Amino acid sequence: MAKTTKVSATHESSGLIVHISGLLPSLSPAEQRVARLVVADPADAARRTITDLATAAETSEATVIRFCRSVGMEGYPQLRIRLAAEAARRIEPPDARVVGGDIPPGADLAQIIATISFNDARAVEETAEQLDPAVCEQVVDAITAAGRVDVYGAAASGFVASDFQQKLHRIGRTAFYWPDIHMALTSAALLGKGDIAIGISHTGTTSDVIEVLQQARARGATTVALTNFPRSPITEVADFVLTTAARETTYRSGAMASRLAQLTVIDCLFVGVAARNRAKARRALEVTAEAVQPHRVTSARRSR
Amino acid sequence: MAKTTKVSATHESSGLIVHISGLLPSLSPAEQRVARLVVADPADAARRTITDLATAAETSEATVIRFCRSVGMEGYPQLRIRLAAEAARRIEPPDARVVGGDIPPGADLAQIIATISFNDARAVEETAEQLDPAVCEQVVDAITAAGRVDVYGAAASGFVASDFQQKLHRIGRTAFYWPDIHMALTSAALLGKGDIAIGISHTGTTSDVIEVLQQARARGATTVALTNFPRSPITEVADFVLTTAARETTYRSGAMASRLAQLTVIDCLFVGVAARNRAKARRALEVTAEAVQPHRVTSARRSR
DNA sequence: GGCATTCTGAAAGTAAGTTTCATCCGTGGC
DNA sequence: GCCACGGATGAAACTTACTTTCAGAATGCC
Repeated sequence: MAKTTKVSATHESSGLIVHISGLLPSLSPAEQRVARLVVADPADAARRTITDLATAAETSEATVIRFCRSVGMEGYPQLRIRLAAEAARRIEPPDARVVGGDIPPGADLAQIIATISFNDARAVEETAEQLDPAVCEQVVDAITAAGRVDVYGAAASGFVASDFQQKLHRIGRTAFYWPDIHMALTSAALLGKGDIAIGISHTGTTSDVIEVLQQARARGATTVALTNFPRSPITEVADFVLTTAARETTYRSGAMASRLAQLTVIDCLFVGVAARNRAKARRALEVTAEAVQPHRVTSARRSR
Repeated sequence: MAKTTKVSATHESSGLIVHISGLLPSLSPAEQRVARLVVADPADAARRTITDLATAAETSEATVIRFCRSVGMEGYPQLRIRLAAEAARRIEPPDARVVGGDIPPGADLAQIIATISFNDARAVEETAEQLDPAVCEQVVDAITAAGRVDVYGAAASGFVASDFQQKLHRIGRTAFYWPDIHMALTSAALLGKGDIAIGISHTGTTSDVIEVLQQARARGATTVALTNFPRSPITEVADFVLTTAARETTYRSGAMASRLAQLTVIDCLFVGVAARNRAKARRALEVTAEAVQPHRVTSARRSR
């Protein structure tokens, strides 16, 4: 499950600290002292010489070497570089307060930027990690085969829905987005077998979207839900469920990371669909790009 | 200039490779051979002993030491652990082909997901890194003080514009978004001193948006451009320029990373504005959240 | 062509890491 | 209570890695 590359990466340069903590109880007392120092501050340990570390752990160099062997390293220099690598890999967020996601009252702009971008990037990465390619594949197949694609979403998710609709439209797929609940229901009622309805709701509790999906499903259309919560109500009316992994802080911050996560999923589906028929999608994109060409000014700067 | 945190981070554990490449031409021939090996594969270099590396570079250990000093390191062990740290820090993309950003013809869904999320996350992070908090601050000030906020954007940037408009509206600021160019021009003509117009264009060449900003500026409004290209035409009609850092591959892939980067900037501005008047913004968000409450179903699952 | 300067590696020297081994200490058997 | 045993430990010997010194080679400048 997309983990092949990850596993090797893990093997290469992460997990040592975890590994050591796990081994800790089984080590001899003197080695434990060394281990505790290493776990407490890997980066610092990496900076020390073996003599230095031995002294700090109130033991001899020999014990440090033994410790290296105990945790599976060849020797001290090897341990050192592994520790340095691991310490570096722990991406420390720009600010401790940044992780939680809620912005402290006294925050300045630099801090706000750091917080938001950190959380946004995380949401994108984590969403991708937990996304099931097999489900995506099936959804892509369904979209590709569909006579018509309806995308639903309200408020912030509405923008995402409409973005997807526009993208599909640009590569020549028949897609609709209805900002109005009545029109959406009407449209859903006209769907049938072989059509597909995609409902987007961060919380998975937006009744309008659920209702529309239900309608679509009743008419025989394939239904897809895109939500952050895999056990939310919307998943009950969906044939396929795609989830985002945005740890949206409080509702107070409004939909931020969730949108980005949703858009990432949308992009994956879009590219998947486009890849199904490269030639056609490409041609369509070229034609549409040409169409807006007159609305672009040349980048040659005029004198002020 | 946003660099305070960055500088220290750079100082600590990144940029060495870049630093070395920069220094490369100024090094002596033998040192250059060493440098090239190091830059080509830092992780590998970190694994070698000084003798090993010297041999590989067809030189003596002494030269390697000189090289260490030349790049500002104390000695070889120090260089080693720094290299190990840096190599680890470079988040290696799931697949080499993933970096470019264009999806290879035979790609499967897992690969598409990896590629897109990688590029999206990068765009977000890099945008944040190069964003100037000082300029953001001024824009936030302008929005806070503005009597009216107009946000313009076409196609994909239109969604972003409309998202921003909706967000500002939710916290009680008077904001507009016009999907129609005529209405946008009309609206811009009615702006005046103390109002603010924000134009979003990834390429910075969308004539409609430029035109509207120009109009707004002529009427005395403050103008802000959000674009990926700091020297594009749109920047000429803007008092403040905010840039994204999305290396959007080809037009073929459609706007993907660029939107996310734009949204990140928007979120920063939004939070900045909201933070100016926490109490009011919070109250407004609560009220609006309550308003849609009847449209949420409880998460209690009914039996199927 | 001579001189200064920089570059370079051999060799010597120093520090770091590794192995060996004697000692210590606790455990269990008698 | 004594002794044998085995693991844990550090001192010391040893090896390897790293650093410095220095003299010769190469380069460039009068």
